[in-house]
Amino acid sequence: MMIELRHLRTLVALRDTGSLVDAAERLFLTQSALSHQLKDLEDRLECTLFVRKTRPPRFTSTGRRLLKLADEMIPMVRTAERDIVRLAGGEAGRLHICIECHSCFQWLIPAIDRYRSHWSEVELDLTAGFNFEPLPALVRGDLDLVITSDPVDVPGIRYVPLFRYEAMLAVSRDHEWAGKPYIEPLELIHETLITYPVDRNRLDVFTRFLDPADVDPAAVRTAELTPMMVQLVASGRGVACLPNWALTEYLEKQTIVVLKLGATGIWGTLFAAIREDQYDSPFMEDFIQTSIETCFNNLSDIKTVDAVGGKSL
Amino acid sequence: MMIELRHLRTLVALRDTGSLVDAAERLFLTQSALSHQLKDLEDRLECTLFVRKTRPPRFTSTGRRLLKLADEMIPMVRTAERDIVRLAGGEAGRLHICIECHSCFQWLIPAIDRYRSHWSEVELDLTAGFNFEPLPALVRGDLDLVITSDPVDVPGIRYVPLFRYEAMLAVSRDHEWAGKPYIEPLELIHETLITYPVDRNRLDVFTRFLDPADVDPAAVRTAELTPMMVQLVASGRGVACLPNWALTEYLEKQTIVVLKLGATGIWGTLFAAIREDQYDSPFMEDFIQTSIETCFNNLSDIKTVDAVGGKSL
DNA sequence: CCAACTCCATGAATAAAATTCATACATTAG
DNA sequence: CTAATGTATGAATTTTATTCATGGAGTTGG
Repeated sequence: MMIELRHLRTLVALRDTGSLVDAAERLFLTQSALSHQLKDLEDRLECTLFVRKTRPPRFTSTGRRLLKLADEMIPMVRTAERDIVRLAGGEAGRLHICIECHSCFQWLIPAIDRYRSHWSEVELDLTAGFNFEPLPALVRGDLDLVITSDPVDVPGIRYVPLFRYEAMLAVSRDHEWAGKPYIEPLELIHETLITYPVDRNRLDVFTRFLDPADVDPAAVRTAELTPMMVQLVASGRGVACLPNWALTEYLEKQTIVVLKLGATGIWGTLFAAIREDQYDSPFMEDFIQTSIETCFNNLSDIKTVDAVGGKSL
Repeated sequence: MMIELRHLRTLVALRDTGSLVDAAERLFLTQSALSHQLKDLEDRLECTLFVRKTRPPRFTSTGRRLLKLADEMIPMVRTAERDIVRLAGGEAGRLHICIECHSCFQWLIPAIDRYRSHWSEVELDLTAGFNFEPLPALVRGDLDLVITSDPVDVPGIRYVPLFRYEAMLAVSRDHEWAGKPYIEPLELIHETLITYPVDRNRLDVFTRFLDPADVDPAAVRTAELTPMMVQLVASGRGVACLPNWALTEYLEKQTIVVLKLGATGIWGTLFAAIREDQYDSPFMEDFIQTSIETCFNNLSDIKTVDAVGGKSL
C-alpha cells in the first residue's frame, strides 16, 4: 500500500488549514501537487479520504483514521529527529533570548516550555529588550537570540524567518469604521494611535503605512502590554496597530474589530536574529524549529516564509 | 529532514537480514538502491547509521534510534492499513483453512492468532488435509484456503505465493555425511528415507531430486509429525528431507545437521491456494498478508517471491 | 443574473527522486 | 593469492513527484 509520511503530513496540513491552497502553501508545494498526491493515495487505497465540496473539507472515516495515524506518528518522528540531533551535537549550550515585540510572549512561553523538556542542559533566559538595544548585545554575546520583525543588516548576525503576519488596525466595535474592510492613511489623521513604547521608526504602522503617505495621527499614546492596548481600543480611547495573530483572542470575544491597513494590507515577517557562529548548532536549530512549530500550532492566520537568507525548514 | 517510512522499512530489513544484499531482496529492490538510499539518509541526517565493515552490520546509536522509531511506527501503519481495508470491505467472512504440510503449524498458528484479533467476525477453521484431497474441496467451497507447495493448475483456483524455502536433508550429527555441504542422489541409495505419509509424487525429494536421477532409497518409512521425524533422524534411523525453516530449531539444539540436495540445492515455494472469487476480498487479502509477515518474522532463511501469477505484496 | 473570485481537478510538461546497471573496491575464507 | 561475498559509486534510466497552464464548479456581491 505504501503509505508514506508525506501523505500524512499533507492530510494534517489540509485539516489544519482547511483548504488545499493553504495546505500547499504551508508545505511549500503547489495546490496541484497536493491534489495529485491525495488522488494517488485515494486510488491506491481504493477509497476517498475527504469530501471536497464542503468547506472546510469533511474527512471520511478512512481519512480520519489516517489523520489519527498521522497525529500519533508525526510527533514520534519529530522526537526521534530531535534525539538524533542531540546525539550528534553537544547537549549543552546557552540560549539567552530577547524579545522586542511584547505580543510574542503568547507563543514564546509555550515554545520555551516545549523546548526545555527536550534540552534540559541548555541554559535558558528570556528578557524583554524594550529599554536597550538588543542587537549590539547579541553581537557582543550577551544575548544569543533576538526576536524581531525589523531585520538590520549587521555583520555576523543572521535572521532566520519564523513566519509572516499581517499588521491590522484594531478599533472598537462601536467605532464608525467597524465593518469597513480597510482604511487609508489619511483617515487616521483625526485618531489617537496607541502603540508599544518603542521608537516610531521601528513600528510598521509608521514606517510602512503613515510615513510613506506623510500622515501623522492626531495623537500617539503608548502602552506596554497588548491586553492594555486592547482595553484602551475597546473603550474608544484610540486605535492600535497589532499583528493579526495577537488579536484573534480579542476578536473572538468581540470587544474589538480589525481592519486592513490599505487595500492590500501590510505584511511583516518575524525573525529570529542569531549569531552566524550558532547558526548550525543543534540546540539552536531545534529551538527555532520548535518555535516555528509552536507558532503554527497556536497562532491563526500566519503564513510560512520560504527562507530569507536562511535555511529552509 | 524528511525521514520517510521507506527509510525505516529499509533499516528494519537490514537489521532482520543482516546484509544489504538480503535486505534488498526482501524489499524487492537492488542492493545498489539500498546503498544509495541509506547514504542519502545519512547525508541528510549528517551522521552514520551503521558500520558496514562488520557482519552483521553494527548500528550506531543514531541507527538504533531510528530502528526504535521504525519498530513503533511500522506496526501502527500496518494496523491503520488493516482498519482501512476493514472500513472498505465487509468485516465478516469464512476462512476454512487446510494444510498439506505438517510443518506449517509452526507459522500458521501464530498467523491465525494475529489475524483473529483483527477480524473477529471471520469464521476461522483449520484442518489437516492428509487423508483427503483438499483441492476439490476448495473448488467445491468446503474449504477457502489451502496451504501447499505443489500448485496444480485448476480453473477457478489461484495460487498466491507466500515464500520460497530450501528443501534440506536432515541427518544425524553422527552421520558420516555430517559436515558435507551437499549430497548427490546416488548417495541415498543405501539410506532409509523418512517422509511424511503422503503420495511420493507430492514430495520434492522424489519429484525433483531422486526421480530425475532415477534413484530409490534403500527404504522409505513415514512419520506424521516433524518432531517425530527429527527424532528418528537424530537416532540414526534414517534421513529426512524437510524445509529448511522447519529444521532451524533442531539445528540450534545440534541434534541433527543438514545438507543441501545437490550442489545448488532444491528450492520450493509455499502457496496459498484460494478461489478466484475470494482473491480480492479484504479479509482474505489481509489473511495472506498477515501470514507472509508472520512467516518472515518467525522463520529463518526463507526468501520472498515477487509474484507468480498473483499480486505482489 | 452576471462578473469576479476562489477553490479544486486534470492533462501535459518538467523537475526531481529513486532505482538500476555496470563496475570497482573491500573484506573474508580457503 | 584467489575466489567468493558484500558494499560503494558514477552514470544511465526509470519512476515518481511536482509544476504549469487551464477549465470547471461553486460563491459572492453588485
